Amino acid sequence: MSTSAHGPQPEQTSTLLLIDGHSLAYRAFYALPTDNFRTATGQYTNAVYGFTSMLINVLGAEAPTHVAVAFDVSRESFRQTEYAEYKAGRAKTPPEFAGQVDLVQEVLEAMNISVVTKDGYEADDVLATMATQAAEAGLSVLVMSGDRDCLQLSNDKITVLYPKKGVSEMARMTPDAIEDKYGVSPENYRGLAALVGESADNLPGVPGVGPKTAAKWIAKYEGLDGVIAHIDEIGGKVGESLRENINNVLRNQRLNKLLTDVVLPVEIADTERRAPSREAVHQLFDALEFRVLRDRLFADSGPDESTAEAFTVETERHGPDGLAAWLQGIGTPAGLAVSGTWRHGSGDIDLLAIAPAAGTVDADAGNEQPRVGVIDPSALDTEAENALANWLADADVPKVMHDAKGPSQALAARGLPLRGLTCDTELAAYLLHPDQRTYKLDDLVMRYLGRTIEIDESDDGQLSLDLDGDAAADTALGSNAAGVRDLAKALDGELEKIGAAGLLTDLELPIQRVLAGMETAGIAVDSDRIARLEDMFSDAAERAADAAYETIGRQVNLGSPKQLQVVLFDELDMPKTKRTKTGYTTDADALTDLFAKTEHPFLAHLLDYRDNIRLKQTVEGLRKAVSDDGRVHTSYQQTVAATGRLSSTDPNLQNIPVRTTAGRQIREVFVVGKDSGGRAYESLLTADYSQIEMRIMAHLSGDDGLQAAFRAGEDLHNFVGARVFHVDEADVSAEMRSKVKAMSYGLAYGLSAFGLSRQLKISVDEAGGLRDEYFARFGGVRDYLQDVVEQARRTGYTETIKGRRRYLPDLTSSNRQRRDMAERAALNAPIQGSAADIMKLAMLGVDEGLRHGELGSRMLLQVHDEVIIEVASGEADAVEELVRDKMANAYSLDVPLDVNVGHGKSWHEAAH
DNA sequence: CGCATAACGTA
DNA sequence: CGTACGTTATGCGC
Repeated sequence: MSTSAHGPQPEQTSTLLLIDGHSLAYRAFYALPTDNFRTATGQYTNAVYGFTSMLINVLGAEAPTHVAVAFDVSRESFRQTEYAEYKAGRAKTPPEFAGQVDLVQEVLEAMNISVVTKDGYEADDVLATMATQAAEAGLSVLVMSGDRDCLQLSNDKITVLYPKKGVSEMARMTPDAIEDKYGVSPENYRGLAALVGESADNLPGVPGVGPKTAAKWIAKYEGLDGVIAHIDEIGGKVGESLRENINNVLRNQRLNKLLTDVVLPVEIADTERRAPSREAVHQLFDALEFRVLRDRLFADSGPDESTAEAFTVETERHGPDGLAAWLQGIGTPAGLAVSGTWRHGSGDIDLLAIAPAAGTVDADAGNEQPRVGVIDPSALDTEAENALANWLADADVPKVMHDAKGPSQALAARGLPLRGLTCDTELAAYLLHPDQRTYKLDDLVMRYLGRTIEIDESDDGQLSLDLDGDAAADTALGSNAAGVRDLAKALDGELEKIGAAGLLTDLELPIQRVLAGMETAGIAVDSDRIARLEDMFSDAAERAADAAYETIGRQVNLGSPKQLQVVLFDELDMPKTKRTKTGYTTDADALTDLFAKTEHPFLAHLLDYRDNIRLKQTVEGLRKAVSDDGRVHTSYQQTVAATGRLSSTDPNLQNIPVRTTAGRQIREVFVVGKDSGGRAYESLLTADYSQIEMRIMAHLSGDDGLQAAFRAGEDLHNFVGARVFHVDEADVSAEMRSKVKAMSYGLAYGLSAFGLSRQLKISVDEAGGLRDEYFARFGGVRDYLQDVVEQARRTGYTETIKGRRRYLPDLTSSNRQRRDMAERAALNAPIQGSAADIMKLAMLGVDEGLRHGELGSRMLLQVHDEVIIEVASGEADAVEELVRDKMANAYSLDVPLDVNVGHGKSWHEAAH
């Protein structure tokens, strides 16, 4: 580390920071409101937050070289042995506090701070021992505790930090400060405390004697021993009281002495400060929703962070002259960054930055760090543009980018298709941690490289920088290119470590290209049909609303659950439904129940209104999403779903209604269209996997019965129903079938007997009996499900058939709700995620097959277990054969994969 | 205007 | 008190 004229001077002596973990967490708990500190999962975090905040503050302010945090390991210590009433009668720990100490310890672990405990002793004794040892070894010591007993430790080497108000202010209790505040020296503080007593510890002192009187006596007789020696000279009522309660005082004095000779499992040297574990902190702070704290931690503390350097890059503009030669000579993999705009599968670019691989030498300058080239494609002549196009399209020139799908579409729109992408740092980061909310480049560069990066993001996350040789824009874009180049290396290494490099290279990167093509293609819609449907649903909604108003004699906003609750539960006095956070639910299930009970027509009209207004909104959304080419171009999100599924936005085409006849009409507006040259396609083809998740369950569990069902090729739920209910398959009733169907799928979601009973409207006993019967016949399923959770708890993650991980740290949470949620996620993630893997493999096969067979048909949509293809004229049979083959053989399970295919002029028609 | 909530569509 | 998503309107608070 180099010395600098600026900033704090390096400490001449080492400083040990010692913290009483439980005491400070408890302080924080009462200093901050519980309500404002709750995660989405309901975990209270106010104590964790306050503790962590104080910790970060003190680390920044005091810059200690050694840090340790002590915790009480149990409620029993030698003090209870001596005085059974010690700390008795304390209020029970508030439930909101429970579990937060565990989280504090997780924070400390992530920050690489030593935690010290010792059975049979209190944290204060541990602190006192360590403080004394360290002071003897010549360190200066800070003891941070909310327990006033620690004040006795204060001396010229040891300072006590005592929390004042809130979590941000600390009093530095040096010997002078203690003298000022209490009128006694630190050595005499124990005596004062013994006289006064400590109600929190259930240690009564001398009634009538407060800190003032006690200090006066101690000063006069030079300590508590002197007070006791002259006990008969003290007059008045308080003197009487002292003599009556002298045994209290003597006991208090024995108990409030902190031990300095505890045998500890650590040496001072073991507590040397280490940099936080970047990964662990991110993961934990994400879970705790500590965004600001994370920024504070990484902004101003830690030996590692303080040296964080910005990417400083030198850029050079490449115009028409010499671009071709420069591209020829640069080292790879090169980092690419693009500024421009992109959405709906198209776009345009302003600038392109290319950061050659580090270590390659600039031909002209001989720089160790090669300069980043910045190119304005619109400023090139034909020859230079061709050189750029060839370089970008060359699959043998390795390139890395961040979130390449949009930029690649913008480049393609300009006639600059991109090939040779060996890493997309967003996809790589997603594979490493699929449940992060965002994967912004600057965050990842900070997280994996410990460096800052200049970023200029517009609200849609796209880089949009000034044109015309703005040097700042070039530098910003250039540092992005350099950042992504170096980040890719780090992420590739991390992926290798967990055996997931192939997932990036062979699955996510190629599927990104396929998705880019699907987005650009879009799907044709019948705009007239959209308009008619919108009117129809709108009219129906209006009629339903009027009818509803009629029944209650006034108008209300039927879209407002709050107003509906007034009508239903106050005015109509209906029985209360299930509680929500803010009142009583008015969801469709509850309204249907209410209607069965009351037969009030308002409910029927309200449900009718809901259905129609919702359909109207869906259609309206589609109408507004139609592009000039008469098609709807959705966006596929590849890094959102923690299981590995895709998601679809703007508009979401993965939740177009299908269950009701009215809803299915919406699928009729998605129709076969024309290509960009105006040539009509022949039809739409839909292909979907039948029961893929249950097949994966059969495969993963190895259950003989379930596998036999699929090999026999018969109706799964009928097969299962016959065995669960001990009847012939011909005698499985519709009711039995629907019960086992719900059971089967419920298992893959971690459904409880209670949940199953509620869904099927049967008793909990019956639901439990159903589950027992199920497991009696399909024991492999039960064993598998137990095993999945057990293994995930042990390793910390679940895995799909392709090795896609999902980390579930909450499996070991002390919070039951969080733990249960994590268990259900653990049950489902391998199943849902493996299905996603298989579908991605199938899409790659189909895409490759279409290109290899030089077919003009193209994939348009994916809806988790279904793909929709626009079939070029004369290709229907060939495409069907291809799709059946690629989907059925995408991955070899122990049971066959069954694929349904349909053709039609519309999505609805094709689904038949 | 941003945010949380309730509701509801899909696999 | 069943997983995974995205969108909408309402209503609150800044």
